[in-house]
Amino acid sequence: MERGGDQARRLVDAVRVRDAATVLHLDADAFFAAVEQRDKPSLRGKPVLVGGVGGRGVVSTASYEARRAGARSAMPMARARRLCPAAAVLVPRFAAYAAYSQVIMDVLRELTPAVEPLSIDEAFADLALAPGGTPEPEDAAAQLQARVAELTGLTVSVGVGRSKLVAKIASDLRKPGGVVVVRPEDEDDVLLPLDVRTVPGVGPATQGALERLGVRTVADLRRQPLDTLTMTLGEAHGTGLYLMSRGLDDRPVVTTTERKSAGAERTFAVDLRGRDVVLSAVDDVVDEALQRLERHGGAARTVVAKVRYADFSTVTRSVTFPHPTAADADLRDAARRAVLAAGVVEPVRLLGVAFHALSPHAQLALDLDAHLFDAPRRAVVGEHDHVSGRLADDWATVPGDGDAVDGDGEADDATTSGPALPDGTSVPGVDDVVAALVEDDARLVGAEKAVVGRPLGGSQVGRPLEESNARPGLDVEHATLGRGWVVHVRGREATVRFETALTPPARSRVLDLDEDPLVLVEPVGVTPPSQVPPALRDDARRR
DNA sequence: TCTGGGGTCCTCCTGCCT
DNA sequence: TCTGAGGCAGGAGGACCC
Repeated sequence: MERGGDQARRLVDAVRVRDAATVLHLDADAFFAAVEQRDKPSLRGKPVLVGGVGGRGVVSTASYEARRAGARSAMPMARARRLCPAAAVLVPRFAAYAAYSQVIMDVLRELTPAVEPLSIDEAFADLALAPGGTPEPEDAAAQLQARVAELTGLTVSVGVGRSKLVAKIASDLRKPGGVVVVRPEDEDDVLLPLDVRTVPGVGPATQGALERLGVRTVADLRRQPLDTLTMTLGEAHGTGLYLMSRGLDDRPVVTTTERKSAGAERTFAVDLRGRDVVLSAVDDVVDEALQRLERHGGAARTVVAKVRYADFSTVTRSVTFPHPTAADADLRDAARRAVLAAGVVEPVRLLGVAFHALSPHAQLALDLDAHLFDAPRRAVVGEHDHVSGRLADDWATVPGDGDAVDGDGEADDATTSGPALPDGTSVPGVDDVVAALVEDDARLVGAEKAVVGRPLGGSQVGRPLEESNARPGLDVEHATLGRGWVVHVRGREATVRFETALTPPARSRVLDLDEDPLVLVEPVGVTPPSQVPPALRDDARRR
């Protein structure tokens, strides 16, 4: 017990928390739904649900109007629809959200260069690193909200504290459109009464474990000895919560992060049955995953397959190469073998493929590999890959590895065609490549979400609207009626509203697609409210 | 009520090596 | 030659976040 006390004291002493509220957290309010309401004037003030529209979809974001009816994020869409039958149900348009996100992040960077995007709709910023000296938190928050509203028409909530923990909690206290600044001397008053669930990192499982200890609030959490928390929740999580309950969080605002994995997964409307059906579906998922991998170095060493069965149980299996590979055929083959290793006898509800141990310089490694080992690259399923005398034997015993070794010419081509990099031109230093990727990653944290979810099963932009590629909410264009969005399509009959952020709300129109063809188009981008004709502005319409 | 999809991080377990 | 301990790495699963 004494040792535990010493350890706790050392832990607390080691944390260096800043002495002023200079960490800012910005969170866009009901972001996806708010963007939809901006771009679709007929939906302003109405309940909107954005998410998966299929039978197994869930809500990504509910507008505040829909929340009043009980709809919530992560709720099955079918249930949200029952709670809020009047809601417009739309598929996500990630390209549109990415454009808005970019504007918001740029506004933050006008304030300070130290901006850490957390996701498409939230970010931390370090006010202490603002170029003109540390601004007053209230002034900075007000400036941000005004500028974001001016450029996007959206509202954001802002929290400021002396740590990420406090800033994040604060931004959530007065949503939507709130500003909460928590000064160090007020921290306990704010933190201690809060439900423990508001602490980042406490989800349903942790909450359950804490409840068994009688912990419901942050104050309860603070009374728990370090030993109790680490024994209950594990070393890292227990220690983290011990410190968080005391407001001790010295994580810095970091502007660059390195991506660790890239992948794709898909839940099927109807469970897949049969090896051939599943493998065919794996190929589609791999295609998506490879597209994402290409933007993050193009090479990976480990391929992880995830299979979720009809009963929702989930199994993962992985394949690890001796060195990173960028050869699509090898990665695809590894994914197929990992899925088969997981088993496809039971009906399959979800398939996922993720690439780990990403590398920007696979070809260099492969070239080296070819010299070191007089053998093509092979993958090891469920085996460790220590480079040792037994490695070659293991390779030879992997069931079904023939395709990866001999089935295509690509592996050999890759090892013999020299150290080409994705741009095919030169071989920069590894550090340069990594730095470029990291910078790109930070800049495009929003834009990269554009392919997530893949609402149309691949890019359908530029293609004619049909029943098969129609999803509610997508942007379309008509030769004379202009831009609008899809309400629904049945057979050759499409219901569309021809409106944009720059037009008045439109009634829906029914068109015969044979007589009035429509083309799927990219979102128009961010329209600042100042560009909207005065008579159409929201404030004018409310009068 | 019936559970998405993109990730990250952590823990536990196992196998290999010294 | 056998055995156990400790370090290390990888695989699998779970929890969490948005």
